[in-house]
Amino acid sequence: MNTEKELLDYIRNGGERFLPHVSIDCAVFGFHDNELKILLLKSKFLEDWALPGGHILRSEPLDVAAQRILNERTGLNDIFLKQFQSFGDPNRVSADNMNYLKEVLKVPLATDHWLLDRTISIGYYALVEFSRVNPILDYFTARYQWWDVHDLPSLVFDHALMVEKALQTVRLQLNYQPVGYNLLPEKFTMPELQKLYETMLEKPLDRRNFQKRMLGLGILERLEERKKVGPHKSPYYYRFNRKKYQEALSAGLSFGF
Amino acid sequence: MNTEKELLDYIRNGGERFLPHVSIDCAVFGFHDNELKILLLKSKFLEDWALPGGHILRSEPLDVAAQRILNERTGLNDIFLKQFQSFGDPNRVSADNMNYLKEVLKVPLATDHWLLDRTISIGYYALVEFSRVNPILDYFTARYQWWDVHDLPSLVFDHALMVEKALQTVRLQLNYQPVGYNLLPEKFTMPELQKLYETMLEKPLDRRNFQKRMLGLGILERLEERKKVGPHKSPYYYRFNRKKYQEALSAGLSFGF
DNA sequence: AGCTAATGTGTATCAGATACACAATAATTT
DNA sequence: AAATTATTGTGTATCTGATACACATTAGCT
Repeated sequence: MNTEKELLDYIRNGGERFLPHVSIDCAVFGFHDNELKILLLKSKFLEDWALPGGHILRSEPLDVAAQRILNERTGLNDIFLKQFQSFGDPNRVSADNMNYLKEVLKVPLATDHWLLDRTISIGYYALVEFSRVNPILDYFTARYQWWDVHDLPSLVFDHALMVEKALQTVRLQLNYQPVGYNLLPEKFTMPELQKLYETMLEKPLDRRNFQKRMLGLGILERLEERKKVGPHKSPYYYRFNRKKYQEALSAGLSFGF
Repeated sequence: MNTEKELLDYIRNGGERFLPHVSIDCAVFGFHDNELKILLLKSKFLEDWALPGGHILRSEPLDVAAQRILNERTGLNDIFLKQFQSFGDPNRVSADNMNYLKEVLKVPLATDHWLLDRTISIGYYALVEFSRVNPILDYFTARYQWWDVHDLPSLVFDHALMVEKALQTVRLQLNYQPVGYNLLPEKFTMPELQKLYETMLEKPLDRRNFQKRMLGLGILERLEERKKVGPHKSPYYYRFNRKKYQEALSAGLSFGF
């Protein structure tokens, strides 16, 4: 949807290519500056911020649709994505919220218009490496911004609820989901990994016990290289051993949190 | 849908009252004879067995719809129900699978018929007390039957996948969901509670340690009464202290499994 | 060269989980 | 009525994993 023409076509005829009554919204998490962040977009036509989302093609599987939607908006492939909940409050999208469509079209919409009917949204959460995301603007989107999950702007529809539930889900799954693997870059230091878990759990952890536990899982490799990061001893870089990580996960790994 | 007339009306005009493209299916779990069971129905018009399910009224919240659907079929109210996953494979319901509609209507269906279009199903699982379920037959349903989850018949559409995912979810949530509370009757013995957990976890547990752990949670009350159950010592009845249970759950209770 | 702030590492202790045994008892059999 | 059988009620010793905790090391700064 890079031009007004494409957007108009989407609004007018999207119901033929896309499945009506259902959509997908994605809570994209990243980790930066010791904060858990979420990627939100600001539409040209709405006051509030929104999760990136979209519709499902008529013959497209759900997970594929979620990947495609995020790929179109961030350029990322093979994103770690998990369905977490579907949202279907009959008033989750009010007619008022959809007024922007009139602005774009400049003509009234039929009351049975495919975008005005009740829509159930399937929530996905994504864990991405902060620095790899290069948001792609389209005709609908004014800008993207990462927001600290503790300090969010006003959100459209029920997207605040979605963020809350996505966060709950990620926190509950912290024990057996590869959170560190997906949120951190290839190389990272032990203090960085610890900060991530401290942020997620919202509590401080003992440095020595944390390291013992992580190394005890047998999924980390210490590199020769150290990160030069200030007037003090330099921490080693670590990386996940992909193979051992996969094995541990399928064997029922628990991080112990 | 107690008469052919109602069923025909549902097929022909249901799209006006119900939201198309979305449905709900419920995996109803019960516990009996030391087996985890699931409630399936056999339609008059299909060879395979199916999960009880239905459509969502145009302005009905999802959880309300799930309760209503189960209430219509089991007579139960206030069922413990949790959404666990949405299923949206584009081929999850093939055209062949819907042939039965022609049989009922005795006329061909329009290719854009609301029941023939792709439908995404929202999966719920329910935990119910086995003996309280009195399945209600309607014009569509030939009979209901409880099935051991380890020994299921052939299922329609993607319902086998739904059962598998529902089971996975219940097992993962065993630690912080009131499984015993919902699957067992008001009064139960410690051996019965233990059997339930052993069945869920698929492994034997030490009798003494199990009892210590359960009583240690502070949510059980021992009654004076004992269950007379054979040529040996009679076990005490226990029941959950509803208030303490709620408190413990919201305080982040973990059963330790 | 000395200072500062963070990292690398090991041990002692505690709590919770596990392993384990014997006395009590309800119904049945003798 | 006594003995038998199968199951329940209960307590302790041990082990494992989690937690608490301290000192030596070092990169960059002054």
